[in-house]
Amino acid sequence: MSRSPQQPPQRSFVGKYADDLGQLISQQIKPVYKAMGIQVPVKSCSLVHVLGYLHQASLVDLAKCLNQSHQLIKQKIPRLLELKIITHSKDPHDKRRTLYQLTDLGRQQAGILKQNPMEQIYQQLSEEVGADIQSVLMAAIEQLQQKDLYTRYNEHNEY
Amino acid sequence: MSRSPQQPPQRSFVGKYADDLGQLISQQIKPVYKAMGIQVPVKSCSLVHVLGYLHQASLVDLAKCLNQSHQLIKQKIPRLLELKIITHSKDPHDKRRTLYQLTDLGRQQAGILKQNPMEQIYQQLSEEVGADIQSVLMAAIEQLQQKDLYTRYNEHNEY
DNA sequence: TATGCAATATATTGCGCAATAGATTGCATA
DNA sequence: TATGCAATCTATTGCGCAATATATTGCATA
Repeated sequence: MSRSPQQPPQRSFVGKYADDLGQLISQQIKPVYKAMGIQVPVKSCSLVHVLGYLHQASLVDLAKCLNQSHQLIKQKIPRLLELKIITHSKDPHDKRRTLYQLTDLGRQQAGILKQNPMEQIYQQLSEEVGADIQSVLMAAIEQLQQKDLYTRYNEHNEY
Repeated sequence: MSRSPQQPPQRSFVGKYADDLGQLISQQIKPVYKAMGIQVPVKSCSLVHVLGYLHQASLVDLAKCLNQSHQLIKQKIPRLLELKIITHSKDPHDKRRTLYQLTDLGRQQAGILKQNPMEQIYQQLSEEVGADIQSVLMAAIEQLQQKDLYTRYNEHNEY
């Protein structure tokens, strides 16, 4: 049946490739983290990492640091409580806020992450692709936050 | 409360930034696609695009072209059938296979995508970040498929 | 003090993807 | 023909995230 010779990649699917890379990494990184002794769920590692610096933080604090919605942070909390990586306590000065801290286990885990264990690996990968991957990604995010795709689209079409 | 001054980004979270970029784009692109007259769900556009070249394809054909699992492709099918963008028919020569084709609407939609409507926008964005974003992403994916993170990790630690 | 808005947190629903298991058909070959 | 394996498709469950709605507390100010 018309099996195709993998047609040429089109320049319209940057989003797809970004997703593909993110998912590829989150899969491949699981055994690596396991070998490193990291028990934190992969997608919660950045949360644990920032808590290592903040010591105490509310959902909104964490959301701002991680550039994510506070609702999303909230969804990760129950599992981290179960795993005894974080604890929570009420803010005595603001009854709306709940403060989260790392447990001893959490601090140990954050300590591993703080050593930047993937540094060399990503650096080598960056050399292979000819650009600093993380810098490119961060720059792209920043540029799109400053001027979104719809604005760019309109600018290209208003002449 | 210990509100932090946005601590320095660490080099260990390439996966997170790839995810962030992918999600940012898939959000920002919705109004753009709408303005272009694209009715296909954002995450199914690449599927419709390749069907425009294949004309007829099974789940496995599509999965290979898109570098995704056939199960995932399958999950997108019902919605595309509802929207009357694709149709399906049994392969007369192989009763295991179901063949999918574009409808008239689907071909019209694929026609829009074929014009590479985001080309200029992504090119400008690439200039702003100082590297061809799509090339970097594709190269990173390819390198990781050839040698995964766990292998790289072990190579860094066996000396 | 009472009113209204802001900040924070919680709950629910839906989408996209991964992972696994299971069913059917095709095909080679004993 | 009968057996077993491969290819294809289907179904189910769980995770992560978005989007929206709702509730509670804090705070400014009329």
